[in-house]
Formats: sequence, structure tokens, C-alpha cells
Amino acid sequence: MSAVREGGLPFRLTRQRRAILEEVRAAGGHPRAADIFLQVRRREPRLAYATVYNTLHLLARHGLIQSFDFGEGASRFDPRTDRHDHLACRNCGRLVDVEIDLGQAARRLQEETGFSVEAYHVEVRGLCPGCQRAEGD
Amino acid sequence: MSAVREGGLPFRLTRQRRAILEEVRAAGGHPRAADIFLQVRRREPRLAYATVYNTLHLLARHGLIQSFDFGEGASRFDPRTDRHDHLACRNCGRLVDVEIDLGQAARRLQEETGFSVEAYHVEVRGLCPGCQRAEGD
DNA sequence: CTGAGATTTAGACCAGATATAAAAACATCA
DNA sequence: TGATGTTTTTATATCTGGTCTAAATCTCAG
Repeated sequence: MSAVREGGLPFRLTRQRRAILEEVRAAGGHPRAADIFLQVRRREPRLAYATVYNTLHLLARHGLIQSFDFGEGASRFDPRTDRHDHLACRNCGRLVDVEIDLGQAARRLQEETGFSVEAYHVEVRGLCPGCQRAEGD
Repeated sequence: MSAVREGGLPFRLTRQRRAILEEVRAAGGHPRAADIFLQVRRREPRLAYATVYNTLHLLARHGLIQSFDFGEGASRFDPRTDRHDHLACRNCGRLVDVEIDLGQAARRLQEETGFSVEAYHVEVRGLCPGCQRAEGD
């Protein structure tokens, strides 16, 4: 039989990978690959950028973290593993986790289009309370 | 008084810009900047890529078209000008316009977070009917 | 017709994403 | 334990979309 790795994962959770995972969890918010690279580099000075990049996508592919794309070029990573949505401030960029249930609408969509709906993500944009006050400048 | 341009736009709708806009409308689907560039280049051989790129974002900024980012690197442009959402096939990439009303949830969000909600976009992923049939390979 | 401002061109440049090859780490088992 | 095949990391090159700049060109009001 094949070896059972930590947590029964289909890949090795090496020192580097563990450090990267821990850093995503410790970062708070929604760090980019470059953020993680700079942080982890302090513990692992020989760490290559490609390792961070590949590891983040590996972890995301296997559900240990999630990755989101908000059209800024770089992907954002998130230690949360449950489905959720995002509220973004168009002025300061602040990103807040929210939860929007589309259950009903998703079922309707499935019937009408014939697609099998597997996932969805809602991106809401607006102004955060702070930026609303600062609007009159 | 200042000049009133075609349609009262705050910029000139030049030959190049008009060709780009027409091409987005003619393309059907959700073309990328590079697609538009290649197409329009046939009519306007001296057209620069930067002109296409800038024009598409200009048109989007002024509501003559919309742009979406599906995390593929390149932005997708859409001749539709009304708010709507998208259903994407994770296998073949087919992109279908759909409409999901979040009115109720958006109001709730606004109360709970203090954000003023200005816009939202739902991206739904799944398998299109064709790819569902082809699944057993 | 002319000058100011708007627009286009051409090409350089940047960053994130991705590919590759060689080195290193690791697992397995005789 | 030590040989061997596999996985992972490193280091680096490359691709691509996106962005910037300066000079050339166009447009329009006067």
C-alpha cells in the first residue's frame, strides 16, 4: 500500500510548503503570492519564488486554501476553505468576507440552461464606511 | 459652449474607435483585446495594439461596452451595457450571459457592513450540457 | 489657415504567470 | 545502510497581458 502522508494528502507537506501554508493562515486578509514570498523568505532564505507560486496553487487545488482573482493581476489567497463571497471597497481596496446564498437562483439557473452548477462567487463593490465619510474632498 | 460630439460623448469617436466598438458588437461572445486587435487590423492595418487596449478601456469606462475579468489574464469585453452575470463551463470555457437578482441580499449586506453597495457580479461555474455528456471518457 | 489640444502610433518596459533543467531531498526496500 | 526511483526545490529563462512614453498625426475652434 502507498504511504499515508500528513493528513492523508496526495503530496508531501515539506518544510517549505508547511511554512507557506502557515504564512497564509497567519497573514490575515487576502495575501498575494509576492506577499507570502517576502514573509516566508525570512525563515527560508533560499526559497524560490516559483516554489511559493506552485505551492499556493497546489494548496488551493487540494482545498487547503482558496485562491481568488479580483482582476488586479496577481491572485489573492485565502486561508478559509469554505465557500464565501467578497465585498470590496472601490476606493481603498479593503476586502471583506461575506456570505451570499444563491441556492434558489442556482437551481433555477440549472433548469433553464442545462448547465450543472458546481460553484459560484459573488463580488460586490462599493464604498466602505470610512471612504464614504471621506467622499466630500 | 463646448462641442457636442456624436451621442454627446466626452471624447471623439474617431475612425479607429468606431471600428473597435463595431468589432466588439460584431464579435459575439466575449472577445479579448487581442481578438479585437487582430480583427480590426484587417480594416486598419496601421492600428496599434495600445490603441485597441486604451480604446476598449475607454469605451468601458464610459459605459458603451463592459469589461469583465475571469481570471484568465486577459480581460473579456462585452457589447452588452446592462448589468448581468456569467455562467462558465469549467471544461470548454463556454461563457453564457445570465441574470441573477441580488436585490434583497444586497440591501441586507449594506445594513450589516455599512458599505454602500454600488455593483455586483456573479460568476457561476459548472459543466455545460455538451461537456456533461462527454464526461465519461 | 493656424495653434492648441486630442488621439494614434511605435516601441520599450513591467509584472505576474509559467516552463524547464539540474540539484537536492526523500521514500523504499533489498 | 546504501542504491535507486520519485518528488520537490532551486534558479533561471520565457511568455504574455498590461502599461508608459515620446513623437507624429489629426481635429476643430477661431
